Amino acid sequence: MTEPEPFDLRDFTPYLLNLAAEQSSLTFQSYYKDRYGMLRTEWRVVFHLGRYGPMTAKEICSRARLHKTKVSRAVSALEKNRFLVKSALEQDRRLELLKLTKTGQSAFADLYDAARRFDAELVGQFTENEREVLRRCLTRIAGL
Amino acid sequence: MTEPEPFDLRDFTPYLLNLAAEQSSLTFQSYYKDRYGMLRTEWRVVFHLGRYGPMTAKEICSRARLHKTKVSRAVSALEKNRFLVKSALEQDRRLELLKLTKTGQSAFADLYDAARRFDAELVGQFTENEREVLRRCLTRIAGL
DNA sequence: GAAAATTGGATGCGTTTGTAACTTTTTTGA
DNA sequence: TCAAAAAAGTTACAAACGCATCCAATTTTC
Repeated sequence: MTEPEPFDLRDFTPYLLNLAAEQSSLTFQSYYKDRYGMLRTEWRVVFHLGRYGPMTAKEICSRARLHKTKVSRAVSALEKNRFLVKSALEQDRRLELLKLTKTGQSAFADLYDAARRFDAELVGQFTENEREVLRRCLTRIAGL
Repeated sequence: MTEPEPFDLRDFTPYLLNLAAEQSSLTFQSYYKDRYGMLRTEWRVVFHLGRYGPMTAKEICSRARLHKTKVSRAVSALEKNRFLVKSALEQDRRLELLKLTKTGQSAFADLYDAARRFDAELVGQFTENEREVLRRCLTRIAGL
């Protein structure tokens, strides 16, 4: 009969994950928020359009794992702020192809570099092996 | 001159952390939400009071890294639902000592066990070494 | 080929959250 | 010693979210 170990919130992986996620997101948030007035969902939408090219809102939903109402509102805000434009697709008029404008593209280029550098610095404190383990564990837990 | 590697959202650690945090929290959420009608902040408050004994809202704020308005609202809800009671401290009448009721204590005992089991299952798919690395990396990133 | 079901997307509503202001009590310091 | 600053906690307000609903276009089905 082994006594169960004492268990603190710090031992609870979902809690630790939340703290780490909040902390890292908070730090990077200043990039897209302060410079471009974007929210997190907007930055993710810009990322997808910039990284993978024009696509519909539906595609962003599935690729970015975002709910369609969040994407819809993010797209509206990005359109209002001239980061993207919608264009109709004649083969199915329910769909609208989303494309970054010049402004959107340069914001993407800037944020893309910033994200890469930020990530490099964030995981740079760990060894190559630690990075691999971290990545594998997170991917698994996230269900990717 | 090395070409930079292509960089996907899945390579961006804050994004991965968010997905993993959301996924794991979502699964555990059903325990405290469905059984006790609690929100996440309320569960955390209950955890602290159950695990470390009666304390003030201020102490919960600093120990749980929660903003005082969130704690204030969580405490109100928990009090309304009879999970805790407030009692005045005569040495400083700004403070109120928060204690779990019997109901609160049994909810804590139940959730505490559930959390322990949930965590064991979540990280049980990893090796001992992976668990250590994951814990170390998350703790570091979270700034603990 | 028209009614029914489905799909992409937008919107309304209630809930949750963050920020700032506010109340009350305690501490500080001129 | 008493006015100002600070601290614990609450509240007001606006922004953001999730959910359900709705609309318009398309596909399915009988």
